[in-house]
Amino acid sequence: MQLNKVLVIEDDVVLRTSIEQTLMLADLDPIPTNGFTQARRSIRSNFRGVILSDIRMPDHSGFDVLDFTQTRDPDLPVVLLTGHSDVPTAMRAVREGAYEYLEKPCDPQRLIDVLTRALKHRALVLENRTMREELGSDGLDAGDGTLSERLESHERIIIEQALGAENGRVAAAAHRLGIPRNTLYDRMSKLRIVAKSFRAKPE
Amino acid sequence: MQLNKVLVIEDDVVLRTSIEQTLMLADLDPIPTNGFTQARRSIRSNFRGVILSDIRMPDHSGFDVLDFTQTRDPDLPVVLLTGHSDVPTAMRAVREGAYEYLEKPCDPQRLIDVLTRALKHRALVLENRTMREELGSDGLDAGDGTLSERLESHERIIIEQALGAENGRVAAAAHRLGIPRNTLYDRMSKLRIVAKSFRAKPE
DNA sequence: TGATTTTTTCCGAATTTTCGGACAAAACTT
DNA sequence: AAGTTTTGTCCGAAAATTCGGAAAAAATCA
Repeated sequence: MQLNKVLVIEDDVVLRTSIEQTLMLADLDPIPTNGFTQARRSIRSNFRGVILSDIRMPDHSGFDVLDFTQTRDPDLPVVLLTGHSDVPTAMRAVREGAYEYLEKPCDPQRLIDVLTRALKHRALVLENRTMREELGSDGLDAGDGTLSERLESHERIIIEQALGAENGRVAAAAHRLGIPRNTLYDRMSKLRIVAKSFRAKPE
Repeated sequence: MQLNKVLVIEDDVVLRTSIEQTLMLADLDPIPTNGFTQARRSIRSNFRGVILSDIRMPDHSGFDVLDFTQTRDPDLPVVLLTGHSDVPTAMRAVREGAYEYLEKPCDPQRLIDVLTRALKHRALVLENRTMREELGSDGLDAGDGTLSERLESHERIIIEQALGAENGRVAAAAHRLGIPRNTLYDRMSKLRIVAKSFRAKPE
């Protein structure tokens, strides 16, 4: 899962195409836009990339981009391009959630480095989300809950999985899990699992 | 799961204590060391924090720290402190895997911002790993192994995670898991888990 | 329907786990 | 160096789990 999209928001055509060139040379995939309005529709929680935005633009500022992005996905990295005079502003932006800022004009290599890191971060966040979904309610990563509670919820998942795979037949599920039928019944009763609900009903 | 440890590697006592102050004011948890040799033992794949290292030091350079860290855990962020003249060097370091570099002397707020982001990244990586382990490469169909085997391996992960979070302190980990100390010892002995290997100090 | 198989519940008894108490050893504090 | 806290081990009784056997209940089949 290697992300490489960069939503570029920059009103200056010259700078924008220059950035495009730089990114493409580094195997990144720039999506050029001339401002917030044009970029807006691409900014969504499942965007598989990061945002690179100028901070000072005619119609909207980089802060607008940042604020909007936060509402759509607080974990979507926004890298801001800033003039030398705006550095304090940019640092404030970082504290408000921007991923990083870069002084304009910036070293192409530096641009690549920062964006690459941001993309890596983004990839982690997205992978994390899908894994969390797969684990469903299990989500035992936060670290809360008793050991036995956490083990029980995991045991429930394993058993339900086995029952599902065997169409709700307890004996077969027990065999699959390598335990006697009776034991599985014991566990199921403790975990309040009913086999019936795993059988496909002809209806 | 909020990480806040920062392994500080800096030979200059004045600068080091100054950094310590700054970090503590920002609710971070600095672990001060005077050089690579002293820091080395803390650098391991389950280190729940990030590294902040000076790049130019008497005995070893920041590159030594970086290289060593890469061997122990390529996803352990290393932030380098560099003098103005060494910026090109630092950028090379970034391309070789350093998380970020900071020009010395750097704005305290900037230091905090960068470290905070690095910690967030680290937290993601660690969370990701435990989830990956829990899913056992892929979550849906793989269902081999006895119920008890699968539960045991999961229990092992939970316990090791708790021990890691508590720096190998069994009593604290037990408390976190909501079980008596002795019980955790029982489980650990059954699962052949040794607390020592989760402490930053030993060896 | 009656025979046959499968599911489910109910019993214990053997085994395992839990968990408090006690204590020596190690680590930390002053 | 004495005192305090923490760690790791051992013991033993209470509690929970495992699991075979048995049999009622339900589903399936002929």
